[in-house]
Amino acid sequence: MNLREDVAPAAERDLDEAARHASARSARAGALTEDYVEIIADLLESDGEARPTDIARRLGVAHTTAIKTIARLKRDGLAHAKPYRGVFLTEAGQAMARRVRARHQTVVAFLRTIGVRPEVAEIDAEGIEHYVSEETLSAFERFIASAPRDSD
Amino acid sequence: MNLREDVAPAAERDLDEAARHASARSARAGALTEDYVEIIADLLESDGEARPTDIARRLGVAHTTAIKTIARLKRDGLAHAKPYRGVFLTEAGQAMARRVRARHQTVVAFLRTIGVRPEVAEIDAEGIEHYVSEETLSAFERFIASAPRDSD
DNA sequence: CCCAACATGTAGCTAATGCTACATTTTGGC
DNA sequence: GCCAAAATGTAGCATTAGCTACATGTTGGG
Ligand SMILES: [Mn+2]
Ligand SMILES: [Mn+2]
Ligand SMILES: [Mn+2]
Ligand SMILES: [Mn+2]
Repeated sequence: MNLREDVAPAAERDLDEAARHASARSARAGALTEDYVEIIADLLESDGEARPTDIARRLGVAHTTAIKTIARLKRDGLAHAKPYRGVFLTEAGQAMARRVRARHQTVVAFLRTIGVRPEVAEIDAEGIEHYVSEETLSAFERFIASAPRDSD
Repeated sequence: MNLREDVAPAAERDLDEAARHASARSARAGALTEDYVEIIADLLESDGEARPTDIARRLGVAHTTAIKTIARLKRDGLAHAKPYRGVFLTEAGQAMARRVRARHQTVVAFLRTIGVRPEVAEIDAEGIEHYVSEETLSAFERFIASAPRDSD
């Protein structure tokens, strides 16, 4: 019988952990894109247009930073824009926006449900949202549905 | 009376949202540092040493990437190392490791408590952990404590 | 209708985080 | 004790994401 108490051999454990970190790296890379798409959708809905300056102000970055990122969104088929004309979302961009906005709402609602104050829930959700899998999101939704409502 | 239904003026809402995104950006910048420190602490505990190659394998990156990041940890007073001798944590590094490891455990335990499968909980926690405020972490701990235990 | 304010865009810098290619150092098996 | 494999390190490249400085385009108030 084996003297070592390991359930999985060390090499396999390393591979698993590497895969987890790779997954987190990938999510981190997509986080900014998701925030831009979400903000553009919000602006288009509330103002009818999404100007680079407004996007930059919402994010708290210089307008040049926003312009450069918007160029990447265009390159990746998520947005389009004519010079001096504001930014619009492609079909793919709109699909991402719907998904990202719903997830954002769910994460905020969930944090509030477990007793986090609204302002703090908004802050934490802005980061957490990008790392929540479908399975975890479902667990959040299940929990919200089963919890007693505030309004009662 | 005001025809507009806004509770907060638009400018103020923009400032709030910008602050939330700034907070998330700041957390994102620290995430990699936290993972390195956590992994180094794990290796020191299990193997008695933390070699750059082992750190790189755990993260799933090239060893040169790890070496460059370790240089940053040293620059920032979190680690020290002699050439060809492996990496060690300073007092500050050890303090960060304790905090980060405890938080990681809490996030995983919390996700499992709400019904996320263990493997998925580990994956999601690897990202989520870096964006959880003290207040949210407390809410997680409260919930874990109040939930029925598996082992019963 | 013009011009000043504002929005937009370009150029170029820095830092972080990844990579590959290559060089050097250490170390363990024979 | 040698030497080949493994570990470590250096150099240099790319991309992302931030910045400032400056240039150009648009537009509305007087
Ligand atoms: Mn976000
Ligand atoms: Mn969001
Ligand atoms: Mn992590
Ligand atoms: Mn972790």
